[in-house]
Amino acid sequence: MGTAHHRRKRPAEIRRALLDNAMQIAVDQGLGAVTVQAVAAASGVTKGGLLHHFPSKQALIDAVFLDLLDRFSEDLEERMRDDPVAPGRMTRAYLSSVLDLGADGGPTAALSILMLADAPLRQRWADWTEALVSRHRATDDSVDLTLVRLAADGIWLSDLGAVPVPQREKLLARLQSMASGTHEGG
Amino acid sequence: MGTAHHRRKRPAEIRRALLDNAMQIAVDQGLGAVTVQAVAAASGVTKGGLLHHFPSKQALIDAVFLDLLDRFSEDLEERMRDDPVAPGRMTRAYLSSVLDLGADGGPTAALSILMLADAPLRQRWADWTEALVSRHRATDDSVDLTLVRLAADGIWLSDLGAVPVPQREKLLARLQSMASGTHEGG
DNA sequence: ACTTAGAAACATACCAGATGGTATCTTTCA
DNA sequence: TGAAAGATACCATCTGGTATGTTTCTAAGT
Repeated sequence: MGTAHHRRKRPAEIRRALLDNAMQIAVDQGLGAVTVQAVAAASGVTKGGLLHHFPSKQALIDAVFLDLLDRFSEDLEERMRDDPVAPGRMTRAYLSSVLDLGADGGPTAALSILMLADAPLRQRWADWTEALVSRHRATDDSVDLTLVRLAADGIWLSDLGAVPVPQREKLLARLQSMASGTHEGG
Repeated sequence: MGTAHHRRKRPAEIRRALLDNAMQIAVDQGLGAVTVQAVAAASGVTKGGLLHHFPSKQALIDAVFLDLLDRFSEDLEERMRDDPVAPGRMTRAYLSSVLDLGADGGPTAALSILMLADAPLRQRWADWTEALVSRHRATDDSVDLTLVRLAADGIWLSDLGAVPVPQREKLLARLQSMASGTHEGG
């Protein structure tokens, strides 16, 4: 009869596990190591089980990054809700959110870079970014604020490679003051 | 007898073609599409021929990125030689060099991101970067200059995804003036 | 409350194709 | 003539995907 599965079925948790483990494997061993087999095994499920939740490997990958983008979006909007000042609000949220992204040893950051390595996924990211700045054009369109966001991306990149940023604290203070309009604008 | 090869042998050019085509394939179709077969075929050579130049696929990949880093290094140093002003020299070279990287439609940029997606390769990049800032600590260590370099990375990232940078011209002017010390320092 | 059909959630078995790599042969160069 | 350059043939392994089985949940019907 074979050692069929006797585990209780919890599809939601399995699905979450599949996404999380795919993410973890991608971070640890690169996107090439993300095979259907490996992800399924890491999640305590067989290939058939995975293919039930995601019709193809590509669907899995897409879901992972969609999930990632969603999480980041929620984090961003949560920070924006906590900020009463309108001008530069998105930029401040973006700055702190991106900094936190690289802070935890960088699993999320490392994953994001994998997203940028794939052309279609990169397009999704580009669309998302453009929509973001477009949506907040009224409050976050100054040169100063754009500069802050670009620098935040740069720091994120440095954190990704564990490259130390010289005078990090001073730099962050500067960015925060620029995003708060404390600095004279351009 | 088979249709054996009657082409003249030019190992150096073949080697170059292998590197270039591997790069091109990676840019166009992602790193996953870089197979020994594909690269060899694109270079008018069989697998055996490729494996002669590079003992393994990983060796090929490594060589591609080493080559990329070398080119960038040379470009950087060339720009630095053309700059008579010592303070901020590296940062100015870095800024213009990085901008040019994304300017040509971004093949080089797209390739670089693939480098960052692989952990060991990412380490090489990190080492290279750290060595660079360390070497020019005497002339490029201010908060302003670091900020310029980080923003340059951010622009590079935006260019990679073809995300438009708002008020790009103004922003670039600002960065250049910051890197030239025309701006009051922090 | 008990049954029961059917869908959902998995497992098992299998496959056609691609992949990296090896072994070996042939041609060209120095 | 020996070494480099490249071709050809071959293989063990792994890949994503399909087909189909088995178990568990769910909800209607009574």
